[in-house]
Amino acid sequence: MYNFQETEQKWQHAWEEAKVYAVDAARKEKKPCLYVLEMFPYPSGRFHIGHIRNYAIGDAIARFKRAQGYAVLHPMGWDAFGLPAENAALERRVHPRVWTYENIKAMRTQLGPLGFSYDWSQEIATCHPGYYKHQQKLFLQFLQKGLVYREKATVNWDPVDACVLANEQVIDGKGWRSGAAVERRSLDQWFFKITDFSEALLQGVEDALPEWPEKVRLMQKNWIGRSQGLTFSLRIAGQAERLDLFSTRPETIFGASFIALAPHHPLAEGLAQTNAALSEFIRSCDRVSTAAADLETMDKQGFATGVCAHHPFVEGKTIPIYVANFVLTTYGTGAIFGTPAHDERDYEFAKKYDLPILPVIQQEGADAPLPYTKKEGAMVHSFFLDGKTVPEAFAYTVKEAERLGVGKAATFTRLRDWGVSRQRYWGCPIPVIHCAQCGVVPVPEKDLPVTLPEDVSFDAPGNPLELHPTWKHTTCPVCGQAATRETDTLDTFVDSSWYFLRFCSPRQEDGPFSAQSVQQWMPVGYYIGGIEHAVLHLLYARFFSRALHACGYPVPDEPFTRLLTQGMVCHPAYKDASGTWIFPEEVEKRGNTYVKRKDGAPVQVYRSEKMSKSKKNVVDPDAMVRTYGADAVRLFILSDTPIDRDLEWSEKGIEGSWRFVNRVWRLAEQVTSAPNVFGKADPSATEAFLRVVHPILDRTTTFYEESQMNRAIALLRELTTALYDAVQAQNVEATALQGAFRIWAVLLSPVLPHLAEEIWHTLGETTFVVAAPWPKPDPAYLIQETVEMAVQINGKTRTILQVPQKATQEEVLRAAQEVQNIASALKGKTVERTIFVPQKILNFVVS
RNA sequence: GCCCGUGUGGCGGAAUGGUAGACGCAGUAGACUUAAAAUCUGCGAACUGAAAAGUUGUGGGGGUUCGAGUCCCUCCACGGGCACCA
Repeated sequence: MYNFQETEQKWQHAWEEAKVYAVDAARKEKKPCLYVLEMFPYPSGRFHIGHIRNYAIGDAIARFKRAQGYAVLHPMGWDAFGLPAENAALERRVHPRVWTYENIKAMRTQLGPLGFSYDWSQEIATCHPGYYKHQQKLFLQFLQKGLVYREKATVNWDPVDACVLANEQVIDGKGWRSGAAVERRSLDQWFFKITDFSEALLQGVEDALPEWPEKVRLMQKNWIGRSQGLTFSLRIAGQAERLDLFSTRPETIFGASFIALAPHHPLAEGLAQTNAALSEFIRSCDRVSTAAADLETMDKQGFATGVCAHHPFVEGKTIPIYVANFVLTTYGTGAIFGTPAHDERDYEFAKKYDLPILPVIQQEGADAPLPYTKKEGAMVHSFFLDGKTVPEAFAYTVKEAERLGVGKAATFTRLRDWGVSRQRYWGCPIPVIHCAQCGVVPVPEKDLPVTLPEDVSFDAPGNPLELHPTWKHTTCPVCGQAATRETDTLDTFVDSSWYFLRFCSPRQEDGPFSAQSVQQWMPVGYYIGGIEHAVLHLLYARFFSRALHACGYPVPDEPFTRLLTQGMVCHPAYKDASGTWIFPEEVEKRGNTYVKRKDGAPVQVYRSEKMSKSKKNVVDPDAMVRTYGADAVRLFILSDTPIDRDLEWSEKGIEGSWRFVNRVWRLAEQVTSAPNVFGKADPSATEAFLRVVHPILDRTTTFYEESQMNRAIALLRELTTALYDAVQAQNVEATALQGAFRIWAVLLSPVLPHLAEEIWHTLGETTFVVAAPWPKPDPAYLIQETVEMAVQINGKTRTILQVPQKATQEEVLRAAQEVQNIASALKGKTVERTIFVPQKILNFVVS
């Protein structure tokens, strides 16, 4: 049996010794440059299979591209700031820094036996001052450019623990530790002006990212969410001010039966000053988390203010104003009008508060049930709009509103500015100082980095930086008076918005990255990571590139040319009789039931889902590598499931991969141990053999090129079988067979790098297979002489004919009519026409 | 609730609108073996049939087309994201 430990270790050492992945060396050879990057991990302590999948994909691509002659930058690093380190500090009384660096060390060790082709000299960690000092400088440059500002924003506030909660820490509206009902609280926060780039980001998604998955582009587009509409400006009965309402359906204004304000709309807050009940209602709206999903699924509630606004077009008509918990302050003008007949939410609201429901769009033919939300039909009950189509009515409403001065065409985006303030310890300090005299003062460059204090306590609730006895106290760099440091740290998404630039020149001291290396490597050719990052991380990174560009850095607008999004790794979950989750390795299948390996007690099986610690449906990558080797694990991960789909982890599957690895090894053994396998040459057998090998080479190359690893691997299995057959038949010319073995080794190398290396050297090569050029198919062997054609009657396949590749319609027709069941099926029928697609089908259309 | 996906044999999956099920897993029969494992060879959608062959089949329903897994409409189920998890 194949001794994978020995082979894999041998080549891992050899690669390391020869520094085969050293990027600087490759770069010096003046090869074309390519940047292959997997989303860098959070150092949680252990890798799970999902990470390994991510890296196996990236590594196969990196190796394939190296063989194609590229200098490949393939780095690894750590997204090292974040909440879990603080949780560890709370739970285990370990310093976040110590915990993080220990995790990094453990995880780096974990990767060793997998043999990934990283150049570890490029490693970075975002929690290192050498990284975040540059980030602080970038923050200050953004500030100077006007891309950063400070404003009030709502956060989840835990009144018992006196701290801000992440959405994740809010469970059913309660703080995860204290269990206290969460409140919304308004705090001064730092923002990045991502909305300055809404238009550019949208344009980029539409025009500049042809190699991104369509679904991700669509998600980004919807996230930016540009919508065109009209802002009505209405007179409020008995008040001097006007009320602005944004709507994307202004043509439905004649069906409006209420106006709804966001709870913190200035008008609502103004009215609340003299209305205790309203004030209480607004407070009650604050007792929800800030998560959009919570806001939109909560019970829709409104409060009638008793105030009305004048209809923009109908003299003397007024519309009642409500304050409603589902209206967002952050979108449009924070105030809407509701047309219950044509909007689901408005309909629900009108039913609840007994408001009129007046249809203003008449659907042709049958009466559609209300609410009718489509834009087809003619306007009714709408004065000057009557009879118009919806799009016509939209345009006319805008025109009329502008003519009468009651409204203006407007475009809003759903995208909001990016709030980057976090009231936490384990993050990059925001390098500003608050001075009573001078206001917000940037920390001078010579004083960067602002580092985190080491002696920090997590005993008291709240932000440890805020509570630290001395850290925040400093003097104002401008006036020299006593002043305080900003105690907020930056969102970790900021760290991950430019790390790919730092990777280009990770040891650069003056400046975040060198212009030369960025020009050489950027944009990232292949960016590979989980689909869960389809919106936020990728949008922030795209924003950051543009912001850096605006600050004068030579950074491309679009940082990632090609994006590959991988699905999750899933496994069934198991519970024992006592109702606790148990690990898959504790479970055994006996017959048709699942039992505990230890005592045979029955086990409840749950549907396969994303691996998670809480359900214990996880598989330890280390154990898998120990049992089957890195090559088999990689093969299994890549072999069946396309990379963008969820992967079902199965014990049987990995065993199957292990068997294939052995099959490959046995064939390699035969190549050396029995030189006489290259027996008497038979020219026609040799030719037939090459007509199998070269098309496989051609198609495999295409599949690798398209990152369809599962299909490439299916062909590798076919090639392996073809080689076995040739060796057994002993009739293929020696040089042809030798050549095929070389092709085989190189084709295997992106997936089974260790074994491929072994085969390569077995074949007498002295260089590394990772440096071998990718073979090219010989076109002479790609042409098929005969093809199979389907003969159909009315589109149903009746027989399959073997015909010459260039067969004409007449020839195929004649051949087809000689086939018995075709002839009998056509007997007594008239052929109305025949459809002939060369090399594909012949279809008789009969009546 | 909103946005985006996914759905094909017992299972993972393959299929530029043109032979549905490549390749593999599990199964099964045979070879080798004292035996088992490993390995090798064969068979495999369902139904009818001795066979030839036929009928039905890509989540459900409808449509476009000579021809639909693929395109359109609609419904269902499951998954991801929703701005402080990373």
